[in-house]
Amino acid sequence: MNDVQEGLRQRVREALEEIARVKGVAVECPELVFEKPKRENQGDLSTNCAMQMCKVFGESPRALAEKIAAKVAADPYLDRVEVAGPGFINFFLSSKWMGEVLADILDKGERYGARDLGKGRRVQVEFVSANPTGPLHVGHGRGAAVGDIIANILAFTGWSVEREYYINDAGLQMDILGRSTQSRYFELDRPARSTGTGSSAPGCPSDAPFPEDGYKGEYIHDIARAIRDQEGDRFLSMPLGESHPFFKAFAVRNILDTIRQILADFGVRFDVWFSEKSLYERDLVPAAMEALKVNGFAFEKDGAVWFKATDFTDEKDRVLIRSNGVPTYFASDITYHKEKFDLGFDRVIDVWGADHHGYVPRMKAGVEALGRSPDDLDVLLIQFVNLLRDGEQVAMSTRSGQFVTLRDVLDEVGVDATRYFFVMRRSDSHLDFDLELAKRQSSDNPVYYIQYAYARVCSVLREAKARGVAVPDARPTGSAYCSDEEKRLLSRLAEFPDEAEKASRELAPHVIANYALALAGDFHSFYNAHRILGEEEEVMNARLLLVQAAGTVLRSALALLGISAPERM
RNA sequence: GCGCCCGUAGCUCAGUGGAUAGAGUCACAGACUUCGGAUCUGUUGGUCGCGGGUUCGAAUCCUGCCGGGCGCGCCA
Repeated sequence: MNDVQEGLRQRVREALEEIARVKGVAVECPELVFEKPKRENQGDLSTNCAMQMCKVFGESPRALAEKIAAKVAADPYLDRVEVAGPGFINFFLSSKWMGEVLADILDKGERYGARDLGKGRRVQVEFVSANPTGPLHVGHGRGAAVGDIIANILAFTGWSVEREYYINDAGLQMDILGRSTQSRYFELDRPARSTGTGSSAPGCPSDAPFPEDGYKGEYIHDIARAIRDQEGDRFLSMPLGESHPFFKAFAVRNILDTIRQILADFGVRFDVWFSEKSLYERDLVPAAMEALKVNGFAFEKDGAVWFKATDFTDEKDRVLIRSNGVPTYFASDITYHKEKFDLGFDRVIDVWGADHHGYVPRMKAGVEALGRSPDDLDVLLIQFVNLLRDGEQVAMSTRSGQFVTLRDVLDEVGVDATRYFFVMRRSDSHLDFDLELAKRQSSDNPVYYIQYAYARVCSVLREAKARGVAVPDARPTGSAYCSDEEKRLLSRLAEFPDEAEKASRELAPHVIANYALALAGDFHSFYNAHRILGEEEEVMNARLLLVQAAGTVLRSALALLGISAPERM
């Protein structure tokens, strides 16, 4: 579509310039907008330029449109050109164009639709980054799906992509995690003690009280048991302060292993797991603070170090280093982002929960204060997931430790449906996730609808082979496709590169999800309306090529979504 | 109080300056003797939260209000 579009754009521009020359008016030609009209009787491509430019020319929109149309009509890629409505110019593409689209798909295969927007520039996508204090829940799952799929889309459109998980393993919460685990360890039943063998009887549960704001989930008990299985009861007689580092480290490692595993099962792989603690171990935080001071965006007051947020859009300045010497989270984050850019990334994308939206301007200000353009950082906000079962909301409460984990959802509905449901809506809108619907294997489940289309493609090609029919090598001629269903399907296939580009520019996975669904629908309609095998040879060959092309693009779209493309279901 | 996001068919949502606002779902009625019926075709459904403004043209941009969500710490 794009080459044809570019050609048309050029011809229309030339037409406008020529008209301007004849009339003797100076014209600054703006970027001409071409789009696919909503209705089929409005052609395959449309431009509104006559309406935009008519004032300059002193003509009515329709009159100008007619002049332009007359000048560009003679084109092998066009069947006809119409002026419609208030002054739209509608282009009806010819079969030559359809044949070339098909040839393009068959030539490029899985590379069809790939664009080079990134030109090889490096982008880092940081996502999930859940604190290692408990298992991932459904909200993290949505972030995982969105981040992973955005990374796929960026890679497909020419960016060099790295996926990163930021581990918040510094700070108070880690201490609380360690103490929670300690406490559970002391609470474990110990038969040896109940028989009265311990003379000094160390290690009563009351020796290690559960912290006020401790982590109450069942998984902490599991970790405590794992520690006893591995280390025995030796910590019971050790001062709490002495054993605490072990508990902390063990718990973090254990939880991170669990997180790594669930993400792997979800089809998400990270290139880098970046530790917040390492920022401190490498003394990067003071260096970053120094950089801010040098740039004039940090100062000392009341014994603390402040960020001059009021130089940006913030209403008050923000603390970086507390008066007690402990850095704030903001200081970590600025340092972390400095490190990202220092490592050579041209662009950084953070995927955050929408509850952090108030933090976005501050983070961007931080990036700017480091000397980068705030546009080098994109922050993508992910809205909450509303989990439903048969339309009824599933109760979730993090406070009580009663939340639905990503593992629960994966076990129940599977990877493919979960991924699709997480990205089927715009990321910044609330998502209703109906567990029963996601599990259903019928037409109202979009995942199966799409996969079924692909399985049908494979089935036809299998059957063709079984009958000794080969998919022809010859280039198809577009004129072989004259039915509405075939044209619609071809037109949809032609849209794929534009959709991929749009998804990449807008960081919007749902564009691909919706596209895949629409493509599957067009294929199903085509399939039901027309036979393929057993038709007269020329027709059969043309349709086989169309089926193969549809399969190729379906596979590409599913690959971007990280969803399997089953040959049989 | 200030700031951000959202409000579109009964329900879940696309559509962010264009033509008669679209899908899915629900309900009903239909469709291959042959390539997979997990499919297809059709019908029903709208003051685009409300008012004003900008524009040749507004669901889309501006503004006021109403309703919902979230955020505003020397917390993480």
